[in-house]
Amino acid sequence: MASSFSFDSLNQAQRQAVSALDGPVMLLAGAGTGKTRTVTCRIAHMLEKRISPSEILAVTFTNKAASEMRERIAGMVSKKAAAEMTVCTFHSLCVRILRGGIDKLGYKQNFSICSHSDQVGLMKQLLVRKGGSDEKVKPDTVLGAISKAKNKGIDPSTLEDDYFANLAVAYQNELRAQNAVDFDDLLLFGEKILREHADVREMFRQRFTRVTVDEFQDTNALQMQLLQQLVGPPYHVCVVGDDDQSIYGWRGAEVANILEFERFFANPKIIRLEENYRSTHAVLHTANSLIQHNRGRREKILRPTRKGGDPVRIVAMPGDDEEAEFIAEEILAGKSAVGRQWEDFAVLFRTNGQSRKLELALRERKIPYRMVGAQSFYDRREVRDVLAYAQLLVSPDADVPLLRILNAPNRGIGQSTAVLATNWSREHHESVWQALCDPHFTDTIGPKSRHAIESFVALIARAKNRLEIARDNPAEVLHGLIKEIEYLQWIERGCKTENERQQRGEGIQSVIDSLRAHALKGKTLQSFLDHSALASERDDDDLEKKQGATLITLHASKGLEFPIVFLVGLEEGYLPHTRSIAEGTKDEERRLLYVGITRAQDQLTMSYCSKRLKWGQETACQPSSFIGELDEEHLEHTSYDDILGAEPSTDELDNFFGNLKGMLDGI
DNA sequence: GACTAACGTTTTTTT
DNA sequence: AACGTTAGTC
Repeated sequence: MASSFSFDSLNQAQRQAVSALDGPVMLLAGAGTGKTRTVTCRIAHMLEKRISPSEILAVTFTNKAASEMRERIAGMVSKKAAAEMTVCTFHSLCVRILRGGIDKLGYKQNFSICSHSDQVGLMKQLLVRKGGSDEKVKPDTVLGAISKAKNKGIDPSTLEDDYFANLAVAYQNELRAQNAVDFDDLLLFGEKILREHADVREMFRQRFTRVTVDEFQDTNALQMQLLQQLVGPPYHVCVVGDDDQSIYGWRGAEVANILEFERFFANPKIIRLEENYRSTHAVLHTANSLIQHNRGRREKILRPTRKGGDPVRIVAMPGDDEEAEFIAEEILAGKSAVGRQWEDFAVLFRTNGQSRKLELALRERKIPYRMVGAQSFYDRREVRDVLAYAQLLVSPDADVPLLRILNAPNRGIGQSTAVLATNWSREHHESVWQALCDPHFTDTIGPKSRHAIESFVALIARAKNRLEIARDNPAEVLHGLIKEIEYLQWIERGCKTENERQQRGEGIQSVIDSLRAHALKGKTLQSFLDHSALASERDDDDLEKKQGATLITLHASKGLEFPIVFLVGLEEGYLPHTRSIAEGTKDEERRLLYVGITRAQDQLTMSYCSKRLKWGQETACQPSSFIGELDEEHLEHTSYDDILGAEPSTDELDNFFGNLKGMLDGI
């Protein structure tokens, strides 16, 4: 048992957390208080207490968090023990539950998982079919309402709006008919199976006797219910989170899970980590003064271990152009004067649209930068298409992927034919694939389309056969199929730039490559598809390997830290955002700013503009009301002119002398 | 069934 | 301003 941690390296609260292994524990871990280290040590401690690693489960919200935790644990315990533990997301845990027991809910074991774009595609169809009511209902609106209901534990068929309820029923029926589930169903059905089937529940409870939940402030009501099913007496459960960093309320996260934890698990040990190792005294003081304006929190005060520090600057800017220039210049100056790396700098903003000018300013000065977040790999068209083909090889009866690539690349099976096939399949209670294979159906179609359908069916059937023969080499079969249909050429035709063309090509190659890697580990194509459906980012390459200053949204910055942070756009309407004011969630905006402030290790500069370009229009801006909530003790108010205005541009000089001349002339 | 032109939209983001 | 969506045309 070679676990390597010592109690001496922990502070008192951390030690307490690591020691408290039994019964419910809630670990309130403020920003920068060594949360991950504490959780990792706690798990290592379990091993020392001879708890079998296979009984240990750690659940996170994102894949990224899961792999990070896996890595941290692997660095502390034996390789064997690390491999025997389960560290995964809520969703992938539920896939495990469902792959074993979804037949209890009337689905087949080889169910497929709908991605967001699959859902949108399906809902679009339903909207067309159901027509009527409002003309301009967007698929996302309906799907959002359904998702919200599911995650609150409400049956979507009872939605208040009749039209929505109707669509929800049709949507669920359609999914069931296609033997498919969406992301929310994973949790919903997982919870249901555990709740209704004591044998399955007991199996999981005996398998996992020690459960840890990370980023607990991001969990929603449904995940809480799932946790309650998963954890039985004597309730060895540990949740870790910080209500002050709850910034995902808009997508269903329930701070109540933290605020009312006692309601779900009685008499928990509540341990607060408040000693901050990240930021200077000045930064923490400012952060604390802000968050104290929120009501109904689990009171926490971050205590600095680092003394002093530069004051936090609040800089008034004339406009967003100057703001971007100012930051670029500061980064340039900071790098050469203090000997910082580009990676030491980060610029945080509320909305993605705010990054444009910053990017321009950095590029002008040849400052390397990385944008994190942007577009998700698995939502890219070519990736989804190739995965759809892969899924057809496993189960051609899955309508969603079939319809997705039915005419991609164009093979003469257009929308009208697709609708006919879908209608036929519904009337005859069979899949679209079965309809396409059915001569009774194809006979009703014109000769041109019929021929197209026949060659498509033959194409997929051939590929399926090849997979039967080369079961352990799915990557080559898929690769062959993609090549055969000249998919790459087709997608390249639609590309506008060389860059885009290259990216698309890489996307396709990347799917094939990861499938190959997956198969080499002896895993099936089905498990590859599960993994892909639940993953959003590339696991391997973009692991922050890119160099440069960081441009990032406040949301995406949670969990990260940077020596020097610029927080831009502290303007009423942006931060807090107009919409959040309308929705009455200003508290969450305050937490968002709090998250931003606590990212800074050494220096923090916040700025606001008097005017900003918004949707191509120049608009006037007011400073954020949050600025007034910050304690003045460690603040320094300056303006663009104070710092850079010392050397005014020639334009401004001309203007100045022009005005002066005018004044003199007037005398 | 493919292409173009007008149109409307634009917070945050994960599974 | 810029992007995606949709409606209308060939």
